[in-house]
Amino acid sequence: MKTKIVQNVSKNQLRRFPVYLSYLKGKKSEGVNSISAPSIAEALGYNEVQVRKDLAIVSKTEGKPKSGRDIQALISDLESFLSYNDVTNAVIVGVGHLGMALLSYKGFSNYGLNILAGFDDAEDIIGKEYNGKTVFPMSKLTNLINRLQVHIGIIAVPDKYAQEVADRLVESGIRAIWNFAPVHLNVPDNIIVQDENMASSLAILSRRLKGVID
Amino acid sequence: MKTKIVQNVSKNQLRRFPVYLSYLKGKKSEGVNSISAPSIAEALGYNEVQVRKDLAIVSKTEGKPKSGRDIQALISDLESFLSYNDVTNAVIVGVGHLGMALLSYKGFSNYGLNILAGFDDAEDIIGKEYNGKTVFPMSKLTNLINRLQVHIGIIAVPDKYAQEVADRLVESGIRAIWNFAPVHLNVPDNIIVQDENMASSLAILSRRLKGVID
DNA sequence: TAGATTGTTAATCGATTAACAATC
DNA sequence: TAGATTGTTAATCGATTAACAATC
Repeated sequence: MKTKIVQNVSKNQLRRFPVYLSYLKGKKSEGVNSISAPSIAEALGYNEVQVRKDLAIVSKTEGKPKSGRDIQALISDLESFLSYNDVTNAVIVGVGHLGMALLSYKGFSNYGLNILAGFDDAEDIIGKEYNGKTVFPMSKLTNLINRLQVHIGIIAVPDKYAQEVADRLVESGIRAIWNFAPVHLNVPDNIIVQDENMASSLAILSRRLKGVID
Repeated sequence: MKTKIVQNVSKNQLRRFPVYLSYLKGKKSEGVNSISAPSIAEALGYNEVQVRKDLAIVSKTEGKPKSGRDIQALISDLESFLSYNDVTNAVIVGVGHLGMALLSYKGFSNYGLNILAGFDDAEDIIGKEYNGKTVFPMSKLTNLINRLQVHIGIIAVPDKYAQEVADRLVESGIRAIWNFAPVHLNVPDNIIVQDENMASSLAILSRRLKGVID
């Protein structure tokens, strides 16, 4: 009897899945139909056992010794595992250069993220549209979040406003925050915060550049 | 005899350092002068032993039982550990919304990153300035990288051009690439690639939102 | 003094890697 | 068949957490 109902997936694995997906899509567009774990591992710099275990988590299809696994099946399985077909609604607060970039980016729809609108209080951008998405004044935030069942709030305001925006989002009933401001946000325990901290990323890059790690 | 000369620092630790730094700066600006590991742990959601070990790596100053550690000393030590005072030069390739956002962001100078210029082949933005940084045509890339000893190339072009831009950067003598395109780049072993993959980040956020992890 | 906090050593936990039998 | 590849179990490695004596 198999008791393993809910698969345990680590954050590191979750991070790798979109990388596999993008790599496999690239291969597929080159006309390749099947691929082996060792070759994926080689290309992406992962360990081959790691690749096998990762793929086993998302896909029930089996590979064949010698030839490998079917690329299309893997792509479909990765997409469904990552729920790229279920759409989650989001709003962006802060439509400066970064907010604009996020509003304008068309790729999110491939990842199941539907950004509905932007919010900002700067007179000169209220009412503008980017990628078909309108910028509203902050006063409309709560209403829109409630009315359209928005679950994710994206924070793209300057550091000093990040906390108050977070508070506003929480009050408005958001469930998760994707935070692009490099500051720690204080929120209730039931609210999820995902930090996109470029300072952290840069710290790793700098260190690697000095040859201390990797 | 102490033999531990080079401190081993993991990527996770490196990711946490800027978070401590920003938190401590915030506390300092509130007028707080010393702080305990448990209180930092509580605020940031880390384990307190982890905090102590992390801080021990960057700082030789000692804390005092009961009162804790000196905030200013920790801030200085974190900054010097992260080399926020040594400046590394970088260029950005691709001045769309995202490239513009990165060019315009003034925070990087606090992290020891000096973005010198942007490169793009779109006629309408060549010659423009953002945050005092000029956008040059791609034809000037190699020359500028060599002349100004640029070590980091930031890729902010659409996915399909990312690989060719990476190749150009490598040919031009860059040593590290900060890659904002959600595609895997193929580069020689001696070139460092740091992926800033929003798809990966989003995958984690979505899963947490579904309540499966964390 | 008592208690909060320190720094460190030991135990636990989890993730990565190695080893191996099975198979196309 | 031989060899590449499979999936899985066992071993290793590293990071996190718990336990503890020292001290302001």
